[in-house]
Amino acid sequence: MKKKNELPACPVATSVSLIGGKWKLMIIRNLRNRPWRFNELQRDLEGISQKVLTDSLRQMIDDGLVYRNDYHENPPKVYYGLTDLGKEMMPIIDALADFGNYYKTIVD
Amino acid sequence: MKKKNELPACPVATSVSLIGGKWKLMIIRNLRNRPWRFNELQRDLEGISQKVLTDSLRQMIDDGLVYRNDYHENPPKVYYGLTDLGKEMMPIIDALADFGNYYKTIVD
DNA sequence: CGGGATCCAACAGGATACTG
DNA sequence: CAGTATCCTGTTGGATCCCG
Repeated sequence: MKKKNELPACPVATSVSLIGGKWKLMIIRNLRNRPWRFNELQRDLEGISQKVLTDSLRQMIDDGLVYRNDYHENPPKVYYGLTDLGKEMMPIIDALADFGNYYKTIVD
Repeated sequence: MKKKNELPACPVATSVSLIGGKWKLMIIRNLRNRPWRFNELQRDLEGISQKVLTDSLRQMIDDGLVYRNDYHENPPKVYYGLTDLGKEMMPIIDALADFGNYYKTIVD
């Protein structure tokens, strides 16, 4: 988990630093209702490379938004899910989705 | 203004494509209550280069979030403000600020 | 004051190959 | 299945100089 002194002064910028990646918000949206497996996520997020998915998940785990549940089985079985803190992001996802939908009704 | 067919399919991604820059959300936050002048913005957003401020403003104008009001005076006098569409972003800014503040109370 | 025009560094993200 | 390890490329953003 990051320390306070690494965070931007502005709370808005703090949030942006946590979800700034190209795919992080989409990942959170997917994890909303249940934990997902690695390949399951990659298949659903069409276009994401597995390096970027790995990096994103690791950062979000580090930031406390996502947990990783490794069953230590063979073949490997790992689930990713939202922590309680991660679930606090949902109002942001909803606000973004609302605006995105509204925007599409406006343009052209 | 962008065309629909240039927009991502996911509404969340649409929003992100509009505010994805490093400074755009901070600019919107500043323009919340009144129009600002160019240098006024640059002074307040400590660290932003004028190229990035110019680019960001132009993109946001293009996306319909910000308007530009040129008084055509000498010396130049130009104000930037939020359009009605831009004001619809405020719930997102608020949600991000809320989460940012909450996050700071959680970490360490 | 409000930019335009360049040039450059940093980094995020993508492609590919390989592994326990 | 769930990654690691490289390598490479495009885009962002920053620095500097100039202008009406």
